[in-house]
Amino acid sequence: MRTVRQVAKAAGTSVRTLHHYDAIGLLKPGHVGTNGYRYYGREELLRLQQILFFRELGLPLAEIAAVLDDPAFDPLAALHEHRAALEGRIGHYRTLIRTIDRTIASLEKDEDMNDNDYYAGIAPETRDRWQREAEEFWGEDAVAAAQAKARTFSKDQVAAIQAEMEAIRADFQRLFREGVDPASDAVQAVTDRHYRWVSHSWSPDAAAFKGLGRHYVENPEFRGTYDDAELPGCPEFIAEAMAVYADRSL
Amino acid sequence: MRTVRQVAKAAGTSVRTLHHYDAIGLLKPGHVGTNGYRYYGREELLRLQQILFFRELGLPLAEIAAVLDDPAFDPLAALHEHRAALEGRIGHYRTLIRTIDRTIASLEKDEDMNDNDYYAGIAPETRDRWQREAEEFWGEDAVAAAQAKARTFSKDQVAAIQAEMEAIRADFQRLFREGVDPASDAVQAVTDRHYRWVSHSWSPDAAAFKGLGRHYVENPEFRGTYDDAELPGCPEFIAEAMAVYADRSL
DNA sequence: TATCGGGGATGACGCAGCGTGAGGGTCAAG
DNA sequence: CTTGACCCTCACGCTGCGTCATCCCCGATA
Repeated sequence: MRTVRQVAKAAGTSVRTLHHYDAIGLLKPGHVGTNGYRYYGREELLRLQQILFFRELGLPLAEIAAVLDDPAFDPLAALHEHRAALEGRIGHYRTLIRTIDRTIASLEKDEDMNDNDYYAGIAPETRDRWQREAEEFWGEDAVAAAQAKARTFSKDQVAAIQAEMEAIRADFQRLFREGVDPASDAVQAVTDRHYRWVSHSWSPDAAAFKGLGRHYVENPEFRGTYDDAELPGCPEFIAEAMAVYADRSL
Repeated sequence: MRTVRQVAKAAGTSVRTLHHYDAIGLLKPGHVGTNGYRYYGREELLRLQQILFFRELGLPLAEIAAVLDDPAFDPLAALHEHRAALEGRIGHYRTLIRTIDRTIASLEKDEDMNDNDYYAGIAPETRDRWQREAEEFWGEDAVAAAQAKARTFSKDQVAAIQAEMEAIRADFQRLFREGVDPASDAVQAVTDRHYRWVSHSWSPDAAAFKGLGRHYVENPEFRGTYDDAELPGCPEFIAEAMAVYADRSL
């Protein structure tokens, strides 16, 4: 017989949540003292675990109640249904993302086509430092050539290129989160897309591509782009994938 | 100078929404008559369009107000940020889906391991028809062998296999939506995963793999799985990718 | 001009899932 | 008995409107 606070702490939730679940009838205490205190037993704790689990999956509380209370309810079917709903939401967000990309493209169309377009949303001083570092790293001529080539792209093309880079980054991060081997086919496929992306303005050989990977690891700006504060080690992951790619294909 | 209803109809929203936007100061009418009537002009209509656009992207109204009212606000940065947030939610849903898949697997562990596990969530009669069709298509022996092989998998393995198929399907659909060439490396990489998935119970040669692709196109059940009502042509896309793969690699 | 139908306006509750006080009993220890 | 540490019950807040309920207003017709 545990009190609200003990149960809340044990289950990693809040007292208020227990009050709420009691109020909506989702989880009632096993006993209520004459003083009105709520006391929970083993059985209630188990039920709470299940509730919290389903909640983590994103099921609304009403459905959780249905799943747990209706003995005829098929939890498998509920999970499959919920899974489908999640897939649907993912699709929806994908659509939104594509619309956003197009919007970004059209917004940029309103501005003059200059070097800044290629670094939209990036502070000028940061951009300049990147450029200086890039020049030190690969030599002035290569960078100048890249910029000259970039200037020949239309605004739509630039938008598409930026969108592609965003997609590549998202894929890298996803695969990294999933713990996939950098040498695996899936990661190497993304790395291939990345190589072709780089090729928009540059055709690195194996050594240069590996160098770019190291640059992602060593340069704080690039780290920030990929690392995202939540994915420590992601730049190293990408660099490793690039190294493997360079050895195999370049 | 249009009234609420006219504006609402023109913009495809509701009168209540206009009231709400007025109440929170997001969109105020250009003029308010002495009788309290709200009248909107061209300028307000334009602003409403922008509001509705950003809203469709999923931005909270408070942020929309910030974007539209703060002249120093960078809409590009806001869009990029929102895009990242959407990516994050997609990742979150992906995690949920994987957890659901594992849960489904463990739920099934409580049941007897029989053929049904391999077709969890699919109506028995549908499953039986699939089996008959499969037997006609590839011959009874091949199907029986596949089922015998399937029965040797542990429940966890079955769950993993199902999860992998879901992932493959999602990737195919995504690439199809993105309009990628079926012969491209990205699509072929997924097709390779698909081939290895099929190999769990079967090792088709080039002709058989192409036949499987055609089956996806011609069989209504399989169409439903991939087509999703929103992606007409997706089965053909997959079949084409499989044909290319078969010619190149099998 | 009285009337009627189609708007228009202003509250205000509802929904999901609690967070966050406010205001006030209760319990165990010193 | 006092003191903290807990417990309880309201009840508002947040998001973005949908949905009444109640009442006012305008143009057209009889």
